[in-house]
Amino acid sequence: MKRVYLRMNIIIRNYAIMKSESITIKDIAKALNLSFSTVSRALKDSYKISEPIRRKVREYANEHHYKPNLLAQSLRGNKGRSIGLLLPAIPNSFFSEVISGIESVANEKDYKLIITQSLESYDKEVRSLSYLSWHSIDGLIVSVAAETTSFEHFKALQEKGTPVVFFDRIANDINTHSVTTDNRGGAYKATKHLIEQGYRRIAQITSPPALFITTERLAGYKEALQEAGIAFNENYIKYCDHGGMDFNEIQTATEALLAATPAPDAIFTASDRITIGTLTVLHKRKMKIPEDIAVIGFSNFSAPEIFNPPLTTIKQPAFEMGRQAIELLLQLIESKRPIKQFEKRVLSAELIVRESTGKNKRFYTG
Amino acid sequence: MKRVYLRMNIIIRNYAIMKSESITIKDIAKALNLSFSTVSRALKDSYKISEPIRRKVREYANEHHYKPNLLAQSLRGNKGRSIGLLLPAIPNSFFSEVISGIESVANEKDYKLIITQSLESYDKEVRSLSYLSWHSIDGLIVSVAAETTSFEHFKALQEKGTPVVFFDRIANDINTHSVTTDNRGGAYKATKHLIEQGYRRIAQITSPPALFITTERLAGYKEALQEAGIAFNENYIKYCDHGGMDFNEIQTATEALLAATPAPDAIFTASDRITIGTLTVLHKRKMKIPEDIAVIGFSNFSAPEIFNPPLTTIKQPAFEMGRQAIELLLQLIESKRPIKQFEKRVLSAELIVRESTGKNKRFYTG
DNA sequence: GTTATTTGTGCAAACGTTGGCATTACATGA
DNA sequence: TCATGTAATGCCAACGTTTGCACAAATAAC
Repeated sequence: MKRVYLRMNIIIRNYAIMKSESITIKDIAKALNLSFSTVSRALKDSYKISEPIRRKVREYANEHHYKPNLLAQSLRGNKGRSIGLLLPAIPNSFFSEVISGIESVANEKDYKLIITQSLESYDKEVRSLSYLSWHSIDGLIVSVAAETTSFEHFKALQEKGTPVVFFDRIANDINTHSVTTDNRGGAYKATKHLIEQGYRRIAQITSPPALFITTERLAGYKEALQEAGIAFNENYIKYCDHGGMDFNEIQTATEALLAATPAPDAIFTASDRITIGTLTVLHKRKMKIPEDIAVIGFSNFSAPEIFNPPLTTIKQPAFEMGRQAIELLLQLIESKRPIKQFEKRVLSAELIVRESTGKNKRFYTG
Repeated sequence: MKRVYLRMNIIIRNYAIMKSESITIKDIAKALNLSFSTVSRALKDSYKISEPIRRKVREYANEHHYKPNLLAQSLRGNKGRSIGLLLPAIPNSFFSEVISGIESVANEKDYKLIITQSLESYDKEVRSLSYLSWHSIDGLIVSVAAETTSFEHFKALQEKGTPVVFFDRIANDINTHSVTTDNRGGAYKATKHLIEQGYRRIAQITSPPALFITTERLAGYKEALQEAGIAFNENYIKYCDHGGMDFNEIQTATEALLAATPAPDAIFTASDRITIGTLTVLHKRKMKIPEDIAVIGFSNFSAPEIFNPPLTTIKQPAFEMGRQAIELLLQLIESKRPIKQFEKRVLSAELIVRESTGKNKRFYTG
C-alpha cells in the first residue's frame, strides 16, 4: 500500500517536471520577494543565509519542482557536466558492459556521457578527441585504439586541464589514474591451466605489440611457460594490428599457426573479437576442440557455455571496471586541488574452466 | 606522400584546437574591429553582410580555429544539441549495435548522445525520461521497456515539444516516426522454415504480450501455422514479463515447455537474452539440438555460427535501424514547421539457416 | 554612545551567443 | 532638394546561473 503510494508520487513529480515549463531562480525570487542571488545561495547553502529564508526558498523550490537549468550552469562554469568516452567499439561484449558500468554512475551523478568509438583507428581516435574537447567535456575515459602508438593527443588534452582516466588499454607513459584487468596474472592463469591440462605448444593470438595489455599478457604467458620449463617460441605469437576489426587479420593469424610445424596444440585468444574469428576459422576447417586444438579466451561473452564447445575463459570484470573508471574520473574532476598521486587499479581476472580446454588426451613429453 | 601530408595537417589542426584556449567571437570582433553581432552574422551568413567582411571574418576564424562555444549556443536557444537515448540495456548484442548506428550519425552532425538504460523496468524508464528532459534534450530515441504497458510518460514529453522516435519496441498508440524490423514477416519466415524442416509442435518464448513486437511476432507465427494447417496451441507460447532480464523467468518458461504433453519439437526464441537462457537450460538438461528439439532465434549475435550447434537466426539490421532512427529524429528536430505526417519504417529481417534447425528426422504426422 | 565586527541581503557583472531594433551611409525617385 | 528606401553595421538585451563586492542592520566591544 505504502509502496504504491510512493511510486505514484515519484511518477507524478516526474510528469510535472516534464510537462510544466520549468521555473527558474528568478521566478522563485519574484514570488518570494528576494533577489536571485539570495535564492541561488539558499539553494546550495554556499553562503550565510538565514535559516527561515533558506527554508522558505527550499520549500517553494520543492513544491514547484525547481531544477537548475543545466545549460546555464554549464555556460557559467564552462563545465558541461559531461564526460567523454572514447573506446574502440560499442558493439562489443566487453566494452558495452563497461559502458553500462559507467552509465550507472554517470546518471546517478548527473553527468552526461558523450560516447565516441575509434574503431581501432588512430586517425579516428584523434578526431574523436578534438570533437570531445570541443564539446567541453569535464573529463575523459579512454581505452586506446589498437592502431595507436603515440599518445601525444592525450597529453595535449591533459595539458589543457582535462582529466583523463584510462581503462583496459592504457597509455602507460601518461601519468594519470587507470583501471585495468590483471592481464599478466590472467595470462599466467590461462597458460598455466593449459599446461596443467597437458598442452605444451601454446600459441597466442593477441592485440598489437605496442599496447601495454599485449606486453603484460605476453609476460604472464612467458612466466607460466618458464615455470614449467617450456621454451618460448616466437612463432606461436601472432599480433592483430587492427585489434581484429578485420576478420582477415585473424584468419591469417590462425592459419599461420595451424601451418606451423609443429602446429600448436592450444590457442590463447586475447579478445572476444579475436576469439570469434579464431573459432570461426577452426570450425570452418572442421577442427575439433579441444581434441585437435584447445582454445581459451580472454573474454567477456555473456554466455560462453553455449559455444561449441563451451569456452574456457579468463573473465574480466567489465561492469566493475567501468564503475571504477568513472569514480576515479569524478574524483579528479571534483577535487579542489590538483591531484598528483595517481592510482593504478588492477582488477583480478577469473579463470572459468569449461570444455574447450579439456585434458589433452594425446599427451606427449616433447 | 600527399596522403601523409594531409594526415599530418589534420592532426596538427586538431592539436591546436585542443591546446590553445579557444577564441571567442569577441576576440575576433576586437581583432578585426567589428561588433560581435557582425562577426556572428558573418559566420553564419544569416544576414546581409558585405562580402569582404564576411571573407575577412571567415579567414580569421579559420586561422585561429574558431569553434563556437556550444554551451553558450545551447543556453541561448535552450537547445542542448543533444539527443536522449532510452533503451532496455546497453550490454546487449542488438542494442549495442543500434547505439553504434546512432552514434555514427550523431557524431557527424555534432549531437551529443545521452544514453540511459531502463533495464526493462517501467519505473526506471519514467525516471530516465524525466532525467533526460531535465537535461533539455532536443529529441529522444526509445525502445520501450518490457514492463511498460502505459505510454503516458512519452506523451507528456512529446506534448512538451520534444520529438520522439521509437525503434524496435514501439508504443503503437503514439503518433510519431518509428523504425522496426518486420517482426511479423520475420516470425512468419522462422515458423515456416521450422515447418518445412518437419517440425510441427512449435513453441515460442517471447517478450511480454503488451509489446507490439510480441503481438506482431505472434501474428506472423500464427499465419505460418495456419497456412500449414497446424492448430495453434496456447500452451506453446510463453511470455517473459521482464524481457528475460531475470534468468529464472526464462528457465521457468523453458521447463514448462519441456514438461508439456506433447512437448514441443522446436522453440522460437524472441530475443538474444531469451535465446541464451533457453540454450543454457537445454544444455543443462543435455538435450540435443536439433535432434531433441530445434531452436531458432530472433537475434543479433555477432557469431551464432560458433554456438553449439550453430544457431539458425532471424537477423535484424540493428546498425541500420539505429542510423534510420536518428535520421528520422533529426528530421523532426531540424524541421522548420511541425511535422504531422509520420513515417513507420519497417526493415526486413533475414533468415539465416544454420544447424540448430536441421531436418526433423523423427518426422511424424500428428 | 561611538566604533568595530559580524551577519544577512542585494546589485551587477560575467559566461559566449544571438537577434530585434537603431543607426549610419548612400542611392533612388519625385 | 527632400523624402524614401535599402544595405550594412552596431548597440544592447536576453538566456539562467554564480559570485565578488557593497551595503544595511544587528550585534559586540570599548
